[in-house]
Amino acid sequence: MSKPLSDDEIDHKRSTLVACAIALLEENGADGLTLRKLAVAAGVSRQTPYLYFKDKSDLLDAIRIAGLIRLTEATTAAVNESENDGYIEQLRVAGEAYVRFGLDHPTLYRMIYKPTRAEETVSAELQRALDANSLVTAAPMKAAFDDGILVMPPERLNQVFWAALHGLISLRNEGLIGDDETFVQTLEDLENILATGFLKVSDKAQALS
Amino acid sequence: MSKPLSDDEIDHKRSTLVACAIALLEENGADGLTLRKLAVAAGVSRQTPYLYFKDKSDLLDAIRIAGLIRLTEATTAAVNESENDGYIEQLRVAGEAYVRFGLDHPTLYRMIYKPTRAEETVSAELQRALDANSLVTAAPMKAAFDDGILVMPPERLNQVFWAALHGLISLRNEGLIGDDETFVQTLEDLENILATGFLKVSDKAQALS
DNA sequence: AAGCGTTAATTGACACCGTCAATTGACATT
DNA sequence: AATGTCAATTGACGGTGTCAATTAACGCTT
Repeated sequence: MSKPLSDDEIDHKRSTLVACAIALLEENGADGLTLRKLAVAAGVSRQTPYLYFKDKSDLLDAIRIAGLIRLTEATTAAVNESENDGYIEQLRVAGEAYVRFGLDHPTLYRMIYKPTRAEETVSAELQRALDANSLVTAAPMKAAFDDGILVMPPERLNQVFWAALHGLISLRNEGLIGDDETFVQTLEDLENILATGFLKVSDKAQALS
Repeated sequence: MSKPLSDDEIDHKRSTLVACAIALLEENGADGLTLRKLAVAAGVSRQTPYLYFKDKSDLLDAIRIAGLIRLTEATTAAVNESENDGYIEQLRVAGEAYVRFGLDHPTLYRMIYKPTRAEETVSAELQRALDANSLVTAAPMKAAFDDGILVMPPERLNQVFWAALHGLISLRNEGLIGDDETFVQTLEDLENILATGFLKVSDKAQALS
């Protein structure tokens, strides 16, 4: 090997390494991901990852983005399957897909929302991935808002939605919500509160039925 | 030094080390806390922390508990200052004190909710600290419930409350809620949704006014 | 076809980390 | 004064992230 790699080749090697790193991550936990282990798992030599990532933080940033994309794909797929349902049902489906992803991939989910460096600015690429993810729920919310049944602008509701689900997933993944029953109950309560909290009063009774 | 240490002495040295570790943590970030640095910061020698903590995980567990206690103290103090206000106002005050603590001590807050080992069981002492913390908001909620203005049992509302605030703080601390305005707005929306979502319908109009 | 330059990829070296093992040192008892 | 006990220190080891030096493979020039 001698000539400069094309951008496509670089992208391919980067994504291979990232996929390999995520596999290690989900298998051995966050502490199990080490640059050296990644190298042997990817069949390359110790320093090779440094050709494609500035340092470990840079690799972790790439993992965050890749994880977010997977998360977005999962929720998008779930929403698409229930496309002809109403707004509320779509949001419920999206939320449950989001939660399911968080619980099915606890280490990756944690990594997505873990900063690499304190007070670091969100990179443009990460911001794009975040925006794409937020779009999944923003779309039905915007439609609902245009129909005049939302009590607040959809972006605001989306933030609330996001924060609440993220908190629930996080607490659950850290083992701080003891039993399954409590978790399911809390998720349900959260959904109901969000649903009844943002709908115009005249629609609340109907939504609750 | 030669004779066995009393339990008090052990407790004192442990809490000194923990306090020192928290200081390091808040100063240098989570990665800045190392057993060796802790030793020099505490003026002891390298291996001394091992006399009081089984390993680093054990130290981090102690930090989590100490952090939780501080958090509980902060919210308790805030609530006590507004003792003669109504339930809703007390909960709002508690929530805002909780959020403030999370934002003022991002590294410590993160550490509190970070598991030391995957799928680890919550220790009895940590569980006690968690219970004590949850009691701060559980008390006014229970009073409200006994007065018949809650739509769900207080424990359930408390879980929802906790998850929502935790999610908001986490996202904010990871820099994922860009500007101050959005954050404040989301916090406000969250409070309103929680307030209007759990109150009995007949009380909603009043609470919203 | 042979040599060269460029650049991918590997290997060497270093400081730092968590932690086990062996050592040192101070006090209470005899 | 000698001894045993236990707090505390120091030595040593494997593992990690990362910088620096080295090796190897390919396209271009002559």
